[in-house]
Amino acid sequence: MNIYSENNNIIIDELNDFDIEEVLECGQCFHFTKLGDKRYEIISFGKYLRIFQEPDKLILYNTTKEEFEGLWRRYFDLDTDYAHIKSRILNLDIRLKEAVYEKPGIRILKQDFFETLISFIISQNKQIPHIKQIVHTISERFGDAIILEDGRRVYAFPTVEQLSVVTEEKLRECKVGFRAPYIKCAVDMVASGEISKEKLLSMSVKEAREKLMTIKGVGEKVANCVLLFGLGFTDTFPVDVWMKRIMEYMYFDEPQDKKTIEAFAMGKYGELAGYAQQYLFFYGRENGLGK
DNA sequence: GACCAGGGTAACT
DNA sequence: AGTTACCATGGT
Repeated sequence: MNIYSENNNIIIDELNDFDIEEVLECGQCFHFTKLGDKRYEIISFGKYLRIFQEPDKLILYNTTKEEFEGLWRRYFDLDTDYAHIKSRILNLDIRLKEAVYEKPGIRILKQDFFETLISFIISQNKQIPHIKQIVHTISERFGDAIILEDGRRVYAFPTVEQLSVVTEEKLRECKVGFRAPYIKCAVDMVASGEISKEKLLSMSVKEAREKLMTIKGVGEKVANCVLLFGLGFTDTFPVDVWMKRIMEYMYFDEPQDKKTIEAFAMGKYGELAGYAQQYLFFYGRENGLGK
């Protein structure tokens, strides 16, 4: 990895194991828009980023060295050695070879905790395009505007304070349906300090999961997604219907409980479970495994 | 433990 | 165009 500034852009070349399309389209992130082939805009932590990946380099437009170092470097998980992770996963189970090789550029993004929590509460019972639509609507209505150089406005995901004054009624108008009271509960618990990123990070993964599940509307799966994408606990294995199908197809000849699958995966992949899950999810989903 | 509601779009016929 | 599938969670 070689990083330098050119005009107002940050350029990264000799970057391995990174594909912007795979990173964004693998189901972990909802607040981005595709502009073209390998061309995206992302809004995270109150900042806007336009990004383009050419065959030999990644371009982050209008980004200072400070912003890159202070935000995007960590967000894209650029300092984690994915070649090493992949080789360790394949040592645990060579049958993941196809999944890992088909999507070799996946990264687990380090996203904002609060946005991740609310986004994955919204995600239940919904498909990715709809989740994205709702996250955009909520941002537009309740979040800060970011004014771009061409005058266009985009919107940051609202802060805890901004969402804490939004009624269930107003949330329902964003099409969240029966999840409105769940979102309210999560916002209130974060606003009061009952739930916080700092507290959760000081706990074991098991304690943090249990704590998250005290929020109404947060069950095992949503909690695991928040742990993995919003808190950086990579030793967790979210199981939704897709993962259930994929795992049953790969490892079992008959249907299994999600609980059983999760326990099996944790035993097999251990601290690498979160990474393994992401390779499997994207691969299995695109290939319609087990359908 | 099994079953169903709830919401609105995506993805199928 | 109409129908079915999607989806996790909580409540029964």
